[in-house]
Amino acid sequence: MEISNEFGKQLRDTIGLDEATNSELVLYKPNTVNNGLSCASTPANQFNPNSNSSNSGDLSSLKSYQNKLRRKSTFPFGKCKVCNDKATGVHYGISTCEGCKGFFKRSILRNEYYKCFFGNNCILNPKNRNRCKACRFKKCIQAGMSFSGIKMGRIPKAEKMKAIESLRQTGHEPEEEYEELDEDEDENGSSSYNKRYAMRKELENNLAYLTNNILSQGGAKQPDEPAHLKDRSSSDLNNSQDNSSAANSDEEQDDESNQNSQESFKKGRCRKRPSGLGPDPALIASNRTRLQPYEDYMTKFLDLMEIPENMAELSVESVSIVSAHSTSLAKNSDLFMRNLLELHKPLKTANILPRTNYSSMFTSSFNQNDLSYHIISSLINDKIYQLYNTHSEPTMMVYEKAQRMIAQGSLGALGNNSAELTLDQVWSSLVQSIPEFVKSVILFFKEVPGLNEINESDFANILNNKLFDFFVIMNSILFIKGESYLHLPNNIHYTRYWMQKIKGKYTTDFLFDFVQEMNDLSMTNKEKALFIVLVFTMPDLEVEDHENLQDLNEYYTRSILYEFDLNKRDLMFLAKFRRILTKLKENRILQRTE
Amino acid sequence: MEISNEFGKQLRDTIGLDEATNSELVLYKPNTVNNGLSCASTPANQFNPNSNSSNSGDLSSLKSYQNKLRRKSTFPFGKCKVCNDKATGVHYGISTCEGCKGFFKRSILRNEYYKCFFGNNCILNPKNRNRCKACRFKKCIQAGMSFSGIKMGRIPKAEKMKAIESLRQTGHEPEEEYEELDEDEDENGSSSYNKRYAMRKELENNLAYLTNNILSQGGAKQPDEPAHLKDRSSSDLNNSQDNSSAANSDEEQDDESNQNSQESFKKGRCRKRPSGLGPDPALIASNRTRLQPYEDYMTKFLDLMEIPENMAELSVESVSIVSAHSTSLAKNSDLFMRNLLELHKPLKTANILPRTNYSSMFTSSFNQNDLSYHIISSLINDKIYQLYNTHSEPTMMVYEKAQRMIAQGSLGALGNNSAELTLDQVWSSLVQSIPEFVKSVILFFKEVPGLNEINESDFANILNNKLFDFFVIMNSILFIKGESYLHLPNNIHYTRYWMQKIKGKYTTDFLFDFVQEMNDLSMTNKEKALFIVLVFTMPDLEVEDHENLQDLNEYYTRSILYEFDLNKRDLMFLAKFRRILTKLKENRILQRTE
DNA sequence: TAGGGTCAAGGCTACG
DNA sequence: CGTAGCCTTGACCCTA
Ligand SMILES: [Zn+2]
Ligand SMILES: [Zn+2]
Ligand SMILES: [Zn+2]
Ligand SMILES: [Zn+2]
Repeated sequence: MEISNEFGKQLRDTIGLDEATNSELVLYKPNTVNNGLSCASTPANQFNPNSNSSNSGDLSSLKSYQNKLRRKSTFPFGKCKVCNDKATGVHYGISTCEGCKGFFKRSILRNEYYKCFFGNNCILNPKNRNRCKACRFKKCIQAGMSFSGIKMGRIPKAEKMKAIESLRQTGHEPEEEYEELDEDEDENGSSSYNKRYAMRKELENNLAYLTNNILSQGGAKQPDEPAHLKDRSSSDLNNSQDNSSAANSDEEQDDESNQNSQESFKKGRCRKRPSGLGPDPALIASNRTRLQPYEDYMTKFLDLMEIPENMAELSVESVSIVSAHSTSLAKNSDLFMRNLLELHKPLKTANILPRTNYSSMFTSSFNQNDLSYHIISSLINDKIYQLYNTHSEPTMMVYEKAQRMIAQGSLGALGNNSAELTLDQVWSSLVQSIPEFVKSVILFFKEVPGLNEINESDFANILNNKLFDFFVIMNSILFIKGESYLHLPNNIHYTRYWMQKIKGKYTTDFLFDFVQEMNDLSMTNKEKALFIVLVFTMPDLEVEDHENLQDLNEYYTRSILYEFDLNKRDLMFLAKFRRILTKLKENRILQRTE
Repeated sequence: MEISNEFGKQLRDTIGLDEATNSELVLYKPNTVNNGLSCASTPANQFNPNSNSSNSGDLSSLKSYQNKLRRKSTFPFGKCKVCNDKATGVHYGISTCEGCKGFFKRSILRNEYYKCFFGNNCILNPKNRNRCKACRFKKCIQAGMSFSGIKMGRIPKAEKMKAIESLRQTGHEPEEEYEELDEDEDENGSSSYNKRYAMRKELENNLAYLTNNILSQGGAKQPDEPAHLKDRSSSDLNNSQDNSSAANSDEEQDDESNQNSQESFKKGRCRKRPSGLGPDPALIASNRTRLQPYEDYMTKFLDLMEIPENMAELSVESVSIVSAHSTSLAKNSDLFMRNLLELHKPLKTANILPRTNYSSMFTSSFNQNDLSYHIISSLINDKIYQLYNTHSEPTMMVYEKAQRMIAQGSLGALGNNSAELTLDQVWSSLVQSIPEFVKSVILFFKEVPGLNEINESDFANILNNKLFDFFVIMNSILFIKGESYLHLPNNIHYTRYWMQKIKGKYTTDFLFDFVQEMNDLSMTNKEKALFIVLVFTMPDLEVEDHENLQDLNEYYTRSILYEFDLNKRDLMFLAKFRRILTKLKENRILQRTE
């Protein structure tokens, strides 16, 4: 229908305007009064004074409602001519507030006479207007209030026009404008497959280097990056075939070859680590043998994840680490909790523990131990959440920006972006962005309870293998409706377009699918934080101390299940979550680093 | 002139009645005659009502006004529900006399705290009502007086109407003869106005009723709602005799209930503050002590909220409950934590506790005790969060719907809504929606650690006073860009438009401003959950056992600060949060129920 | 939407 | 000083 259309349009305008001028300005800003005045005081044909004049008059009632909405606390009549309060309309000839309206009426009706005790020049404002009736009444008269002249309507009109004029001059609020992602111009037409491949390889190398480097410094600022990592100009790119030449660069997508090269790459990188541990040569030679425990665990893990009903049975046998020494502390926990509640008397009769379902099922011993697991889960979850908040700040800022972009419909930036930017610029920014992220991730995991116990080489391996996973999970909110709102340094919007250019269509599509699936879960930040940690602790073939990792994995599985309990996640959610985990595990593509 | 016509009309009505009545007005009247001239000096040429028709009109207007006043003052409001004196109107929720009105106001405004020295069961009547302030104040509360606007008592206007209605039909006046009933009958002519007014009042009444009802059943489904609560048609409004009969027998009913509740008062409530002073004669004389603790606590609380730097100094003295017996458990906690970490070996070397800033500062003893506070905060926060998730499910569903509406731009529904719906429909749905919400809120708070310890009457009072606050906080996400996306039963969109119709513009605007301010904080759901609990535990003058409440308030202040710590909230956030809290506390408007 | 009306809140001011 | 009756105020509502 026309009405709803019009209405929607109008309202959208309204909302947009509201957004800009809200809350701060409403109280006494004249600039918003401007449209209100013309809206309220004029016949229907004069509605919509701001922009398009395409309005039919029959919408006046709707509009007046909108007008009210838009005005909110701002009043369309400006201020009271007597006391400067907000006016509610034209009363007895002039714009006044309700108070002055009533005051004048009463004064007239009762023929009141007032006397000023302060010198007949009191300044009136909404707070003190009742202090001196004499001056208030005087002001009423002087301002032109008239009791018998009301029917004429001349003064109101004149006043209105005057008010409109005076208000029209006071300027508009300037719309906040944020600069578009423009930057440099031009393009290089020769974005070939070779170049992309070289980019990727280089990226991977840099990543490994970075990880080790940062790790070896305990997370401090990395001092010396390789030269090729710092600056990546186009000319440099063309010349840096040294790496890509190895990859021969013959044909389209690279799954197999990349697979191999990646593995060899990882292997080599690992060994280059300065930590210089003495790994079992046999294990290195045939690390296939280590596969079995992982697979077993993964199977059980996923079984656990799949159907909670099974948990009760499965968990008893599958999770076993703590069951041995648990009983002794079970009592201890109980005693402690009693003491705790005794101390915190106001809470004492309440059951302060959240109800747990999944996490209880996951826990091997169901009874007293639950208590200590509760406490542990609650605390480490808080800890990890806090850590995550710290480290996801940049993402959140970009997210806000993204939302603003979407709200303003400035998706065109996307097109502009791809038109104006060059591949090299994007690439360069991408490379620039990595050290910061790697450092942040390392700092994050180093503070996660238990993870700092992992030996250096395992830590670095895990980081290398899953860095991109972490990145994706952390930045999943920046993937909105099939578009990426990732931002790189130099204010470059790393759109899907560029991602495809750099990572290839297959990977990009997979990535977007994955993120979509993840976003469908609407995980909270806390869940995401725990998700990342869980991913970190998932079995990894290249990890030496897999027992430790498995222990941790149990803890963090319980932790995230505890959080799922808090969030009342249903079985469907759990099933989807499991699918995502599986996808992460099985798909090498995602485990390629960026 | 029209004016003189009017005056003439009035004159006919009121002739001959004035001499006796206007003894007071003589003070003003002589001046009245003179000032016509001073007024004439004003530019308003029309302003000379007294020049020609002069005195007669003057007198008549005076008289009519007087007459109105007199009529109004003698309007049958029945007796004061507190002292049985003649009531002059509805004050703070119930029919009271001027004295009790003023007394209650002074008591609340000045935080008076009274003590009865006669056994807490003084019988109040107009003669002795000043004998015991404690019992008078107690009676005020019991009768349902509420400064914050919640009315537990009768609906004055509805009551009035019903009384008149019944009187007209039966010709029977139960207790007292009211003069000039016919005129009041005439006043009833404006039906729609009265209806809306009655709606609001009834809403308030129903709320109180519901709260008490549900509470008395321990949160179970309330079986018998009053009929008028279930369905609210316009015809019903006029015919609801069931209630009026009950209202007619107010007196007895009240006496009974008062007896009962007085019993409960005696039992658990009355003023057994451990200050335990003997009956100081001076105290008996003045019969009161300051209710200083509240103010002190609030002041400190807000101070603590304001500048965290001050926390260190302030907190030591302001928070004191646990410091006594804390040391013993501090060691215990420490030991427990060691054991805990010993058991959970994989985590043992890590600091599993989140970093806390605000909450630590708030805690009185900074060292070992932090541990147990950590644990407590972490656990109860989880608990409350889970509870909140359970009870905010309907809101979340509506939120999703709202987002869909916004995404589809189907705001037109709003217009359609207002076009097709009638006030009665909205009203009816609104009323329907309330029991569910009240029940949900009660169930929520009953599970919040510590709150179930609060005695029933305090619990009911708090709930009544703050129900709307809870509603607003829980549904804050449904206020989007100046529009409300609240949904009532029967799929009715409770838009701002309807809210204005039902709650009035002022309240609605204030509400939207408030929610805007709150939404600007982007609180997480967990923070909102804790916010609600914090609001529940904020000092309330109408609560008897304020010590317990204060203890809980400290816990939940610490809890929410702990959460702020996790979320890395900055000082600006804290300042804004403090402002919101202050606003909630100070603004009666928000504390009116819906 | 202006004018008129309503009435609870709160201010004022003698009284005790 | 607290009390309480009287009075003004103004946010809200109605109707035309
Ligand atoms: Zn004014
Ligand atoms: Zn003056
Ligand atoms: Zn009384
Ligand atoms: Zn008493």
